[in-house]
Amino acid sequence: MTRRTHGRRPTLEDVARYSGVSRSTVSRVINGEPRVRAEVVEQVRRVIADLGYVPNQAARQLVTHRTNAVAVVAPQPQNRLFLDPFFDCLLRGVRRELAGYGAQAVLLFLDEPDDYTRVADYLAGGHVDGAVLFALHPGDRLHEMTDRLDIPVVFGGRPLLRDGGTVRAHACVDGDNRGGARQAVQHLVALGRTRVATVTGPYDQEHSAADRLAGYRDVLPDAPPELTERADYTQQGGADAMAALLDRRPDLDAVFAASDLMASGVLRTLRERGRRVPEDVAVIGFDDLTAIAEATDPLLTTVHQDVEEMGRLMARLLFERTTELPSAIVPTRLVRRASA
Amino acid sequence: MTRRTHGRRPTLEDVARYSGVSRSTVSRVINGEPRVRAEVVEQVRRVIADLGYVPNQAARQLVTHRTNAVAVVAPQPQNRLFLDPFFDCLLRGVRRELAGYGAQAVLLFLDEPDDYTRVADYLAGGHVDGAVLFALHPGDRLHEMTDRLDIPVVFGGRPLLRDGGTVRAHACVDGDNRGGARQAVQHLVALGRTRVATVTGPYDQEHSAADRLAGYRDVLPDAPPELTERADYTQQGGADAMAALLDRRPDLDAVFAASDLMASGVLRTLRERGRRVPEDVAVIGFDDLTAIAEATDPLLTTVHQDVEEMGRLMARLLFERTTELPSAIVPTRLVRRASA
DNA sequence: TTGAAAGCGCTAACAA
DNA sequence: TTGTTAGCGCTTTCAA
Repeated sequence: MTRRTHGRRPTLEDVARYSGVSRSTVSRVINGEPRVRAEVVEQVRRVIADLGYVPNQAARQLVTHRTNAVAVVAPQPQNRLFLDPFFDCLLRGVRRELAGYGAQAVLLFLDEPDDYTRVADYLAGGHVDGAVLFALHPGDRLHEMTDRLDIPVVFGGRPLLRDGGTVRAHACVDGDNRGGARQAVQHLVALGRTRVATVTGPYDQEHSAADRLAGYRDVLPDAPPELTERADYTQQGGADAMAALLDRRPDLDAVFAASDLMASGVLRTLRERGRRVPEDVAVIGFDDLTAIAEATDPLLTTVHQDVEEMGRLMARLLFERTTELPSAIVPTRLVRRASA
Repeated sequence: MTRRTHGRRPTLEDVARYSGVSRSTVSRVINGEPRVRAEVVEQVRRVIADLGYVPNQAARQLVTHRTNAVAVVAPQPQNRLFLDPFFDCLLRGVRRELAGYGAQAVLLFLDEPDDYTRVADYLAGGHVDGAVLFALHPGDRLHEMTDRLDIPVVFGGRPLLRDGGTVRAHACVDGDNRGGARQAVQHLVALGRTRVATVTGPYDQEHSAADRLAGYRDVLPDAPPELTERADYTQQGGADAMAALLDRRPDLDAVFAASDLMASGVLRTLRERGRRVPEDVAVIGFDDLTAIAEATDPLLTTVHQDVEEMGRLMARLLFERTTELPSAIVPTRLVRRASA
C-alpha cells in the first residue's frame, strides 16, 4: 500500500493523518519517547517507511536549537593541507568522536579572502552546534570572528592574535611541541652527539614550529645559528634544508627535524651525500606518522604524538564544557627506531 | 548606544522594534530588496550592527527551502584521499564555483559503515540545497541512498550499481579517461616503441582505472598480459609495479602509467635500475598535476585534465539543471614534456 | 497514553 | 513604500 502526498515532501502532519493519530504522537515516536503504546509505535513506523518521511531539520532546529552537526574549519592553502597526513589523522579523530555523539562533522575550508565572511556567516547562522578550528595562523582573522559566535569553539593549536591580544577563553588542544622537541634533542645529546643541527618548520607562521625550535634551544642554548635551517614542513623542504646544513657544517653529527615529512627529506639528502644514518649522522623526526616513519630507510626515530586522540579530544571538549577553561596539552614520547 | 535583548540572541523582531519599522521592512533590508527608503535602510542597518543581529538560518530555510549550502561527499579511506592531489584540485574547483553562487561547500566524509546512514540522513534532512558526490566505488551504497533524495545530485565519475542496474538520472562529470589513455599510448607507438607496458590503477574498484586500461587496449589489443601491471594509484605502488614489469620484461621500451603519482614511482624505479628516460624507456603519466609532472626528472609527459574545471563544472551542473541529463565528459590532451 | 494549541524566527502574499 | 497576516514543519507545554 503506497500513500501519496501530491508530490509534496511528506510532513509529520501527513504521517499523523495516515496513522490516525495526532502530530504530537508521531513526534514522540520519532524521538523515541517511551510513553507511546507499542501498537501505535508500530503503526506510525509503518506509515513513515511507507511515505518515505524524513523530518525537516530546519523546522526541528527552529524549536530545539540543535542541528547535530559540528563544523570543522581549516585552511586549504594551495597544495598544502590536503597533502598533510597530520591533518588527515586529526580530522579522522574528530570525526570518529563526533560520530559517537551522533553528530555529523562538516568540513569547511578557508582559501580565498571571500571565504572568511562566508564561513563566519555559516557558523553564525545556526547551521552547526559547535566548531573545531584547525591550524590557523597566528593573527588569522577567523580567530576574532569567532568571538561573536554563540556556539562553543575549540581550537587545535594555540590561538593567538597578531597584536598579542587574547581571544575569548575558547578551549584549545595542542601537542606538547616544546617538551617533545626537548626529549628528541636530549636523546641526541645522550647519544654523545656534539654538533646537533635542526631543520625547523615555518616558525614565523606556525606555533608548533616555533615551539619545537624553542625545545631545541632549551637543550642547546649555545648552539651556533648555522646549525639551524628553516624549512616548510614538506619533504622537499627538508631535503633542501639538509643540503644547506651540510654545505655549511660538513661536520655535523645529528639532526632534529621538526616533522617526519621533513625528516624523510633529510634522510634522502644524507643518502645522496653518502652519509650513513645513524653512524655518521643521527636523525630524529616529529609526529610519528607511521606511513612515513615506518617506511624510511633506516626506520625513523621520532617524537610520537597521538594525533587521532588529539582530534577526539577536541570533539569531546566541544560537548563537555564543564571546567572554565577546558584546554589540554597532549603529551608526547620518543619512539626509538633505527635512525638515532 | 548599545541595545539589549536580555541575553537572548536578537531576532528580526528585535531589530524591527528598535528601528521603529515592521518585520517585513527589516526582512526587505536584509534581503536587499529595492523598494525601501534609503534612510530606513540606513537606520535598520545601524540597529542590526548595533545588536549584532544574524538571521536565523533555520527559520529562513523553513520558508524559503534554501540553505545556501552544498554538500561535497567523498570517501576518506585510511591514508589515501587526503594525500591525493587530484582530489585537492577537484575540491578547490567545486568550492570556487560554489562561492560564485554565494553557496558554502560543506565537506562530508565517508569512512566507517555508520557514516553512511548519518550522511544520508544529513543530506535528506534539508541541511543542503544539493550534493556533489566524489570518487565513489562502483556499487557504493551511497549511490542508492541518493535515489530518494529530493535535492539535485552530481556525481564525479560515472555512477554504477554493483549489479549493473542504473541509478536515477543524476548528473555526472568525468574526464575522458579512455580517450586520454588512447592518446598517450598512440603517442608512444608513434615514437616507434614496440614493447609498451602499462601500470594500471585499481581497475576493479575505480572506473577511471578501468577506462584508462581500456584505452591502452584500444590501441594495443594484442599486447601480452605480462606488459600490464596493476597498482593502486600511489607513488610506491607505481615504483613496485615498474620493478615487477622490468623483472618480467627487461626489454620493454615504454610505459603508460595511469596516474602521475604512479608515473613518478615508475621513474624512480627506472632510475634505480639504470634505465635512461626517454632514451631506453619512454614514460607517460595521466592527470598533469603540475606539482608532480613538473617536478620529476625528466619532466613528465602526461595526459592533461583540467581538474579544477571539472570541479567547477560539477558545481555549475547543480544549479543549472536545464537539460534532462546534464552530464559531461571533459576532454583531455597530451602535454609533451621530456619523458616521452 | 494521547491531543490541542502555542510558538520557534522568518518570508511572502496581500492590503493599505 | 510599508504593514498585516498567514503560514513553513516541527516540539512542547498543558489538559484531558
